[in-house]
Amino acid sequence: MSATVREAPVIKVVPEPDDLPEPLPEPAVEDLRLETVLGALSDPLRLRIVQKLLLESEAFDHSCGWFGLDRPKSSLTHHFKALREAGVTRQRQYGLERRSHVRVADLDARFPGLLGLVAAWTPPDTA
Amino acid sequence: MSATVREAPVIKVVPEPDDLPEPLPEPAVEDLRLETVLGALSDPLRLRIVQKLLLESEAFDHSCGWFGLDRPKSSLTHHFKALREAGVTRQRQYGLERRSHVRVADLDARFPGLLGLVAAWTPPDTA
DNA sequence: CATGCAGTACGATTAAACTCGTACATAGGA
DNA sequence: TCCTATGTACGAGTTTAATCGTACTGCATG
Repeated sequence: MSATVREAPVIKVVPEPDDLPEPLPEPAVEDLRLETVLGALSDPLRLRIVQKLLLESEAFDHSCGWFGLDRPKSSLTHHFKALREAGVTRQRQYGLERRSHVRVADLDARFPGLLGLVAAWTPPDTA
Repeated sequence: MSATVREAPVIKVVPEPDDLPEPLPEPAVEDLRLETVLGALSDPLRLRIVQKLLLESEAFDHSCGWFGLDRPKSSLTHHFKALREAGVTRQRQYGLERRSHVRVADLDARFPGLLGLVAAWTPPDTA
């Protein structure tokens, strides 16, 4: 049954070195709004993106193509931007690529437990 | 500052007697979807409704007027219906009134920690 | 039985979001 | 230098949601 509650997964907190490109514009920690974050996470595709980042990401950020999402490029730009502007992810420009990671520390500080729910999410059949 | 994280509030679980009217149509526990619930909670007015139910409700359900929301009646109907259809609240018909309460046990079982975030939410200045 | 009250149902308007095609910008390699 | 790969910007079409006026239902009370 799909209603089973998974065990709490381990979410890695990736420390940030100092010599990284500046992040793209994003809300400050103290400006994060629960309703905005929930709105950003209320889309299955974006939930998928965040969950994959939480569960499968390495020590470095991940570019848009890493996710293997079968959508036009402009659609992906739209959703990654929505996540960043809501404060869920941070994006940095590495040459041509724009790489993302989840703002785990910030979100845990403001909305403890939220990322656990995302990590435990079961995607719908049609995704 | 508004970024302060509140202490975890106590959320009462209201037991349900047996002799109540049938609930209005709602999704079963196992059909609750995180993305749908988050979507329902991504609206400030609805977040306000749920939070007030969590923090201030008595042992009985509460009718629409109890919330003191300054909106047209038809708007309130819309939002209460949205919450119910997402599975956040349960509504029962008591004669003329339709009373609501949060499905605390169901939501805690499927999305542990979520209601704590709602209870700790700080409403925006303009509300 | 008429009035008031709680709330729904319906429909129109407006605003926002999703989706995606196309054109464009840039870095790196042959 | 030209080509390719990554990804953005812009704009249009479509869909979804919010807002709210109006009309309506049903109970309760005088």
